Amino acid sequence: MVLAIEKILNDEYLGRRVSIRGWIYRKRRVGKLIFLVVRDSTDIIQCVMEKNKIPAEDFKLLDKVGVESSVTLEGTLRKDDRAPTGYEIEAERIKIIGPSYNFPITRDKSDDFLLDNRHLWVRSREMNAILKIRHTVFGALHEYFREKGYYESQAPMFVTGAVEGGATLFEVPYFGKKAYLTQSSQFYLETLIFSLEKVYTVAPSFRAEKSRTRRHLTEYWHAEAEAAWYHNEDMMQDEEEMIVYIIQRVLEDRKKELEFLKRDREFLESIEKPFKKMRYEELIKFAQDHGVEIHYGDDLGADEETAITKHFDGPVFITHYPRKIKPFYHRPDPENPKVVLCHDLLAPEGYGEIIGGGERIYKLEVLLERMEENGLNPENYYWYMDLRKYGSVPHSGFGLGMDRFVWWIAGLTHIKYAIPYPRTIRRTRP
RNA sequence: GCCGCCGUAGCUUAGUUGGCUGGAGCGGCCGGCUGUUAACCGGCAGGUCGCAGGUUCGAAUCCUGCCGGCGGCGCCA
Repeated sequence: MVLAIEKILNDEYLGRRVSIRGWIYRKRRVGKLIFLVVRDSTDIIQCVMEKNKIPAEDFKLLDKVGVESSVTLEGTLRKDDRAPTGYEIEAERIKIIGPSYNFPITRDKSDDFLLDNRHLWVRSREMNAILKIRHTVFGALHEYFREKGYYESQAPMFVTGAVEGGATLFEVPYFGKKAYLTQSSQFYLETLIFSLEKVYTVAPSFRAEKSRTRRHLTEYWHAEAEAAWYHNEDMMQDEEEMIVYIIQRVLEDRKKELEFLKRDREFLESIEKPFKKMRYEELIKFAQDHGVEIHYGDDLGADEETAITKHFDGPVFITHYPRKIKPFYHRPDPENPKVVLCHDLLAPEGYGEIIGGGERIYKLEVLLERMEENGLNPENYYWYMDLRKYGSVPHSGFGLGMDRFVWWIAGLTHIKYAIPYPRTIRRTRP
């Protein structure tokens, strides 16, 4: 029986005959010995081929092929401290399934080269670890929402208008007309709460902004939720519970991967709810006290966000932003209409914003007032306004940038490492 | 939209106050090695120094234009 490499890195199989299949990760020829490090999706193991213990032809063939050849291999398992994962297979039989010669990726590769060869670089142990963490993050998100009584649904990717005035849309030809790629599913989720009450979706969002930073993609994975009867605080409570749940899952299930990436696990372990909450004006004061030059009414720039969040010991909610710097759909605070009932969640360690959310306006006249303020034509939002005409309810929602979340949890330097095939302003391949 | 940086072998790069034949590591090919750890050792092949023009006795090096790429800001999740 073929076993996963992870399974045989274990005393249980010592001295026993085992079969594995995978790809040659490293190959070293030392005289009449060949050391192979074989990898599969689970781990790596060193295998030794002795020239006089396997068929001469096999040895010759193996000597010729390069790394990343796919192989099946059979042999006896033993312990050896000199082997990279502590165990080693003394091979008796080896079969080359798909040979590989001159694999393009060797040592000393630039970032850019690895991006051009992402289809091959995804095989690396680094990417393998990141992709597994990403898998766990996405899975845990679904677990959380479903457990919490949210229904999963889907919104269209082809749309005709912007959710937020400022964000730039990708225009696509649509049977002689123009359509756009969605940049948020929020408005559609808002329609669905009148049926399902609590809904969420995980979908790509597209932004045609010419952002060239370590935290931007033109196509990114957006987890969005919307809940009827929820006020701003209720939403924040679900969010912090969700964030903590997902981090716990990653800490439990992806210990090995976090370690491989040298992520500071203790820091992640220290993250607990409730998260610290700061009003926008407190944040400005906090920033000024830490030597960041920013004034009331300014939006947080990238530099400010990095500088501020480096002083955080966990994620922090920022609430009550001035209405001028937030999108029109946020509900103005009845106690101080100059600010809105919204919240951004800033990840610590310099990572910055990963969630944007808030309470939505549910009264038609307030919505009209805010649209006018922002120079928006209500006709373009007829269906969004209908929601405020027929049985409106207070409700809140948020959007989480999944790639940013993975970026932070895995402790990566650039968001492009958090997704298998990053789409940025200047890259659409592979 | 704005600011900055870089194009030298398949890859990573040294060489840029102009000066002899543009060096090296990895990868490739040939050979050696029974305990390697991105193995090591010896040998060989591999270059339109991004492209075009200019300055000069002489240009990878200086100037102009073009092309390609990268990083950051703004905007945003």
